[in-house]
Amino acid sequence: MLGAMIEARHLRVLRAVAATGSFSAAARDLGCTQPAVSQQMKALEQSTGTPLLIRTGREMRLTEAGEALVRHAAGILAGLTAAEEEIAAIAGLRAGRVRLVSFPSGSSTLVPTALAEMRAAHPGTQISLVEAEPPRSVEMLREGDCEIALAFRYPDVRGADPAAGAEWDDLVVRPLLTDRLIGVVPEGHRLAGAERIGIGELEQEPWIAGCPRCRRHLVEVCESAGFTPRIDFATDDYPAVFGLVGAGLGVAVMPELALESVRPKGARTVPVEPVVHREIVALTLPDLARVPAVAAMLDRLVAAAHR
Amino acid sequence: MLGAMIEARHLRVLRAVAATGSFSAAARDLGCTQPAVSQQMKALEQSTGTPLLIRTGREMRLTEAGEALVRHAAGILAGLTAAEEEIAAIAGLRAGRVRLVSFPSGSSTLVPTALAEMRAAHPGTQISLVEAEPPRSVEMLREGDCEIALAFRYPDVRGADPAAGAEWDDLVVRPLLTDRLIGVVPEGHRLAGAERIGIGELEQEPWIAGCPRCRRHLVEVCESAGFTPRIDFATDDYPAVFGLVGAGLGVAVMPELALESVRPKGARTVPVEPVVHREIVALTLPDLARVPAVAAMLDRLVAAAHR
DNA sequence: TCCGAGCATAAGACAGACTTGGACTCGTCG
DNA sequence: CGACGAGTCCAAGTCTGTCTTATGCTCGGA
Repeated sequence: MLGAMIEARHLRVLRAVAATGSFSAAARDLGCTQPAVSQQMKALEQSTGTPLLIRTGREMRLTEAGEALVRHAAGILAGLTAAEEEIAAIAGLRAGRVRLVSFPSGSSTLVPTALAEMRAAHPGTQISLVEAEPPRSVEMLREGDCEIALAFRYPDVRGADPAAGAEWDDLVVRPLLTDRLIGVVPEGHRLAGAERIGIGELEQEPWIAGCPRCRRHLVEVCESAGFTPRIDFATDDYPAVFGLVGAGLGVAVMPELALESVRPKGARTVPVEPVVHREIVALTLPDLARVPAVAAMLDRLVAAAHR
Repeated sequence: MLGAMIEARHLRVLRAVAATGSFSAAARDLGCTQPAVSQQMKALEQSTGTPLLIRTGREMRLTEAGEALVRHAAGILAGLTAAEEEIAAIAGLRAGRVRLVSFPSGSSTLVPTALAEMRAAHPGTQISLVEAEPPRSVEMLREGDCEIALAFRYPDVRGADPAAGAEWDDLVVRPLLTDRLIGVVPEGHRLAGAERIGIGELEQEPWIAGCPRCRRHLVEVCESAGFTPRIDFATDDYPAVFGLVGAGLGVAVMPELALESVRPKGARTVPVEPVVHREIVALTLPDLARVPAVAAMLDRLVAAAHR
C-alpha cells in the first residue's frame, strides 16, 4: 500500500554507491555486505521504474535519472540529519523549552532556585514561567499551554473526601514539599504573643481568606473544629492579607512558604493547632514526564524543595 | 546495522498525524489501519529516543521534538516528491537527455529525420549529436560520453573473421539499414558508362580510400578478388573523394547512403560486383537500452531507417 | 593462463510492517 | 444513568522486506 515510495534507506545507499563508484566499496562504507547494496539498488530502481545505474564491466556509472536522484538525495539526507540533530539536541538537553505555571507563593521561592540550577546545568534550555492558581494551571496543562504546573492540595479534613486531589488521576504528581498554615493576627491581638493558637480560639473573629480553594479548605477545617468562620474579605495577595490583618480587620491563616517572601507589617504570626498541612506538588502529563527537559526541570524542582 | 535512522515512511505518517490530529484520521488519509499508524509512531519515537506525541485522552498533540520533526519533515518530503517527479518526468519522456554519436554519412540523412520525430513526439527530451567514426564512437559509448552510437560494420569477407563485429558482444546492437558500396570513377573513365563493374576490372587503378576501417575492408575485398589495391590517397571526406576522383587521381568505392547528400562533381557512380554491403547499426549499453528516452530514440532511428 | 576484484543470484534467517480481533477509555446522547 | 460511537492500545498471525552466507560469473591484470 505504502510500498511504492522512495525510502531514506535507499538514498543513503545510492549516495554511497555514487560516491565510491562501486557496490563493494559502498558496502564497506555502510558497514554491510555487497549483496545488500546490490539488492537495495535493485529495489530502488524498481520503485522508481527506471534504471539508475549503468553496470559496465569496469566501473559503475549513473544514468541521468540516477544523477538527478543523487542530486536530490544530498538535500534530502542533509535535511534528515539536521532533523536528527535537532531532536538529539532536545533529547540531550542542549535545547528544549519548558513552560512552567506556578501559583504565586511557589514561584517566589521554589521556582527561582530550581530555574537557576536548570539554567546552570543545561544552558541551552529555555524555561518560561507564568503564574496561575491551581484550578486554572491544571487546565492549562491539559490544554497543552504548559508542560509543568505547580499546584497544591490539602489533605482530607474529615476521612474520605474523594474529590480532594482525585482529579489528578491521569497526571504525574511529583510531591515537592509540605508546608503548614500559620495563623496571622493583629499586633495588638490578645493572642499575638501566644505560643500557639487553637483554631477554636478564633471562632468569634472575622476572617480574611485567600484563594477559593484555600477559602474552602479553611471552612472545612473550622467546621471540623465546630464552628463556621465569618469571612469578611478574600484576596489572593499575601501582602494585602497582612495589611488587612494589621489594620485590625480580622485574622487569617497563611502558608508558611508565603512568609519567606512577604514581610508581616503590623501583624504577628503564630502556629495554629491542629496543624494543617498544604502539600505542594508539580504536575505534568505522563507523556511529557518522559521529555528530557521536562524530566530535568521536575528533578530540579524536587531538589530545590529538599534543600 | 542501519536500523537507527529516521525513514521517510515515518515522516509521512507523522505528517498525517500532525495534520489530522488523530491516529485514526491519519490512517484514513494514508489508506491503512489505525494500529499501523500507532506502531509507526511508536517506532519513530523509539528511533528518535524521545516522545513526539502526547496522548491526552481527547486529542493528540505534538511535543516540542515532534513539532521540530514535523517542521523538518515538510522540507524533506517536499524534496522527496520533487525527486520522484523529476524521475517520473525522465521515465515518462517529459524530460531526459540522449547524447548521440554518429559517423558523418549517417548523421546527414538518418539522424535528422529520427531526431525530428523524436522532438515532435517528446518535446521535453533533449537530443545532442556529435560526429565520430566507429572506433571512436564505441569508445565514447563505453566511457559514458554518449548514450547511443551509430556505427557500421562490414560482413566477413572470407568466411570466419572473428574480429569483424565481435567487439560488440556486450552491447545492444540495433540494425538500422544495409547499404551497398558504389564504385566511383572519373567522368572520362573507360568504365564510366558501364552497367556495372567487376571489382577486378579496377585492379590497375590508383585508389582513394576512406576511413581506416573502410580502407581495411577495401583491401580485404580486393584481395579476395585476387589483387592488392594501390591506395594513393585516403580521406574521410566524401566530397573530397569525389573531387579527387573527378580530377582523375583514382577510383573509389563509397557507401550508397553517402550519395544522397553529396553531389558527384566530375565523377560517375557505377554499381560494383561482387555487391558489398555495409550494415549500419545503432549501439548502446544494455542498461541504457532500458532508459526510456534512449529506447525511444533507438525506435525512432529504426523507424527512420525503414522509411 | 591464472588470479583477484567486483557483481549477480539463491536460499535461509530475521526483523519490520500491516492486518484482524478484542479490550479499554472517554465523551455524548437518549 | 446506561448505551453507543470514536479513538486508542494490545496481542497474535501473515507477509513483505532486508540482511547474511554461499556460489557462480565476468573482467582486467600479472
